[in-house]
Amino acid sequence: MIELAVLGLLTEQDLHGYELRKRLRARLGLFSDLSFGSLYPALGRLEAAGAVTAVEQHAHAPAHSPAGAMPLTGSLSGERAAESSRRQAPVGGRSRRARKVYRITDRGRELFESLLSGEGSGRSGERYFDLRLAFARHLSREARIRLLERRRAELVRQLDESPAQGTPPTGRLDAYARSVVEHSRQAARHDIVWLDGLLATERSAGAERSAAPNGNPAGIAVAGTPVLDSPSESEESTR
Amino acid sequence: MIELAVLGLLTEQDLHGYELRKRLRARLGLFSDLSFGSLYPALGRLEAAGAVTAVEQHAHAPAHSPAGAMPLTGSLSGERAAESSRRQAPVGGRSRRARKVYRITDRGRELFESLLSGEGSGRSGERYFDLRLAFARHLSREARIRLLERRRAELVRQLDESPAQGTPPTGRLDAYARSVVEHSRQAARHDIVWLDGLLATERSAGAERSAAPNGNPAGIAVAGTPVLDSPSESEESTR
DNA sequence: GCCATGATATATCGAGGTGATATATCGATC
DNA sequence: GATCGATATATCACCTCGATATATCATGGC
Repeated sequence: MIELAVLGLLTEQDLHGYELRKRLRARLGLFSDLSFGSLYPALGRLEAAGAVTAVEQHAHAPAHSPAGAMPLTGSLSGERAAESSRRQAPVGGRSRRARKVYRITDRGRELFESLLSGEGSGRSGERYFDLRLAFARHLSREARIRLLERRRAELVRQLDESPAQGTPPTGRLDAYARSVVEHSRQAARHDIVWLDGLLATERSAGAERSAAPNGNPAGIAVAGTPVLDSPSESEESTR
Repeated sequence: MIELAVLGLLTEQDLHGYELRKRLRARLGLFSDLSFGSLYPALGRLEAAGAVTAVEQHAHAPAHSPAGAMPLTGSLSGERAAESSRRQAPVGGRSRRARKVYRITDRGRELFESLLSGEGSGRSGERYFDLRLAFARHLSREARIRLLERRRAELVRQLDESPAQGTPPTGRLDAYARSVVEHSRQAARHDIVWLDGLLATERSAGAERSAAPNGNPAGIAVAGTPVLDSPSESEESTR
């Protein structure tokens, strides 16, 4: 599913591998190690599939589109370095380690759409959900709501299947194991509250002005002010 | 690191593959898919390394130790099934699909200890931490405290590296991506509070009675009553 | 009776992710 | 002027996952 992340970033701007990694890190928060050992092979697969095309980016490439559209290094110092290297470019050689800049194709955009919605055959799980949500602005509001509700249902299901403290299998665990289980349940409850906030925002935005084009719907809950849900036991929790 | 989980469970009781999976599920909460595709190869590796030995468990094995010590199926119906199949056992054949029951060896116990403490060369990350904590009763209090503090330091480091909302890279993200980042930061803060609770319990237990043998130290915080930390910005957060 | 379903149980395979490592270029720092 | 750290691409061995195949038995519907 690294493909989804790569395509999502390339939808917005041409980028090279190293930069893709940094952007993804910024976009996904603490998650997202994204080792090069998976990134470069993924780029290779996408290129082979015709979803992206590589544009060797080395010296003597002066006539580029106005600032902002060109592939940046992201860090200013890094970009300055590339700039200076571009000055004294030898003919065929690369003055700096050549950066392979990738651009998404139409086929890539199709693939992105289908991976993003995750409907049908897509994988689920927290990683995949976070990734999809991070690019959710490329989805229709209806698809976003379905995405959020699918994740919510999954969390509720896991909570119901997981034994609350007291039931036979959990009762036999020692305090450390119980703490791990209970903490994971707590985290799931927090996630549900978070999702409910996002869902409420989506729905109120949809009720207000259903004719809003495709722009960023006004006020998505960002921090999600983690209101703890009621201390009632999780059984039949909002199912 | 499935090895750690397998060895930890086998430390407590002889078990077969299918049962290992179920126990681990109960012990680790929502995490822990643990597919057979990784479990059985792991058992094979451990057997090859001499960390566990397999005892074919099929028919005509009547003289086993008193109830409770024998490897259970876990589900009563399953055990009853095995029982009934054991009655009419053909000579060399297996009346039921033979269960390979594994037992940990001395070498396995050594390996378990070194994997559990995770000191030196052990991997980190949330999965590994949860796994280690779930078996933390096999560690000394000092090792437990080091484990908790290593995890805490890792979370603090990630929070400090991750951009708070407002700083340049985050400011350019749309509301959905910001929400994902902020939610992951929130989760990390909750984890730190949880860890602080566990650390406080360890330390107070250590102060009260430092001569407690190896039994379960009195009252480990189980649910961790998720007190939100102050809304102050994360910069220099409790580091 | 008998057949479908589902739980128990082990095993293997392809696809793909991770962490480590190698290689190369350049600025900075001392 | 040498090392260090950031930039940048690439590959490797090992492992994990999800799917699938196989086999046994209980249960329950018809």
